[in-house]
Amino acid sequence: MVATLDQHAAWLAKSLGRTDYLPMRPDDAVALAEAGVVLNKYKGTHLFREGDVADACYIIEEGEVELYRARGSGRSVVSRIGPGAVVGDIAMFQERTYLSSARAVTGAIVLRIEHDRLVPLLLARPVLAMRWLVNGLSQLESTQQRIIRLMNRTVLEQVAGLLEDERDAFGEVLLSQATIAELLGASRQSVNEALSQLRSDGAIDTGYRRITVLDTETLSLVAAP
Amino acid sequence: MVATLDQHAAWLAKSLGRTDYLPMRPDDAVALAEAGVVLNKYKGTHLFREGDVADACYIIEEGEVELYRARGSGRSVVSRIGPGAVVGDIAMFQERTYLSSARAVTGAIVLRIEHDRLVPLLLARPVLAMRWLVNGLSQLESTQQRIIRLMNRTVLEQVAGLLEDERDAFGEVLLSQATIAELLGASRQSVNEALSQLRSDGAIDTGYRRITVLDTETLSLVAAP
DNA sequence: ACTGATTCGTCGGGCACCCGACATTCGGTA
DNA sequence: TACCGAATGTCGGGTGCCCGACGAATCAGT
Repeated sequence: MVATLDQHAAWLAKSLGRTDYLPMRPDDAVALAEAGVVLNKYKGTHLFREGDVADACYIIEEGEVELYRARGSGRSVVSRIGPGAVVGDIAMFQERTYLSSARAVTGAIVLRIEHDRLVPLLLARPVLAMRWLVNGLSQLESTQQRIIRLMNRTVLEQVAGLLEDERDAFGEVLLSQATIAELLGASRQSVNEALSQLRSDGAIDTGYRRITVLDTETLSLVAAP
Repeated sequence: MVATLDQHAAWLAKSLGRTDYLPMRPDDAVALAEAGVVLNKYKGTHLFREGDVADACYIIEEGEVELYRARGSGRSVVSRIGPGAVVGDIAMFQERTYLSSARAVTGAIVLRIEHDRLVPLLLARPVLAMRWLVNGLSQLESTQQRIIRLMNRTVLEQVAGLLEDERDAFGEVLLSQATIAELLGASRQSVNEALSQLRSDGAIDTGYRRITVLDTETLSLVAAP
């Protein structure tokens, strides 16, 4: 499926930092879409790597992207983002190098925009700048949420909280236990134990790379003691 | 000391999301300073509380402000911010309620700007919007840094990392051990033990509400294993 | 249906950390 | 100087979690 420029523009208008008091005019959206290049990133490929010169940023249109930093032998997952999120803009605006790597964990469609095209555009079109701002602040908010989820909490509580946030419309979370462990900074075994606990409480059902939320009530009770 | 409007404006031009390619014109700075009200918050008083309707945001000019969320009987410190940082803007732009409380931990001078004054201003002056954006993203970056510091690390490593970041020009960190423990989400006793360890390694010297960094080398070695 | 790779489930040992308690030291204040 | 609240230093008990290991279950490709 090949999307036209207009389709990308429409998607941007609807998704990027959407707020009721900041309507994006069609020409704003088109200008933004024109400033970037649509890339199709295959599973496992990198958008950029830690230490690269940050000359561009990326808007995720489809798929999941993982932001992580190398640490000794392993790595720490900073965040996992989906459609509508922007990555790499921090380092880009500050004209430094990326301080974490971004990797597509599924196949992904992204819009790559270079610094020298974006900055004049945002300066010329205030609505775009504001939308970008609101979008960035949303990410800040979810990152702060994550800190709260990490601090002073047992793995059981963290897992319950994560399931609340990540469940889709059908109550399913399609992540492996190892991935969940990485997101929480816990060990796979501990996550497994927590899931067993929740399963025996009747709050969830587990399967291969799949967790189904059955009882939201119980789950949120465990998550926020 | 009473600062004039111009002084506040000059301070804003110099501090808020400073980047070389986004020079703030004097009239931009003055317009921003005029849009807000300078408040003198005494130690321990609140800028806003969790759940309040977010009709304004605050720029810190002087002092330290703590962002925290109530949790059961205690509280989790989301972040601790100083001059140049903006608080409350996330909730304000999204027209929701604040999701954490902000409290001045020292005496503080802040600039309060209301939503209805700020939004038109940012739309009219793109440079301000961009500066605001860069500033917000800086906070996002430091929050992500904090996640990395929290995950997969022993208290000793976390303490060493925090001392690296928080030390002033003289190598001193003026925080009580209880405060450090709160920032890291650890217990006071564990922080104390970690400090004792670093002291016997000759990396630091400790005193009453004061830690002096002696050996940066050793410290960073402990912080990043 | 066979096979290799991935994921899940579970066990025991070890330890870093939390918690409660208490003595000691420091700093501001009368 | 004497006092009192706050901060520091230290101790043991209990435990949540990490780590290594291994078998069973599941999925994808031939």
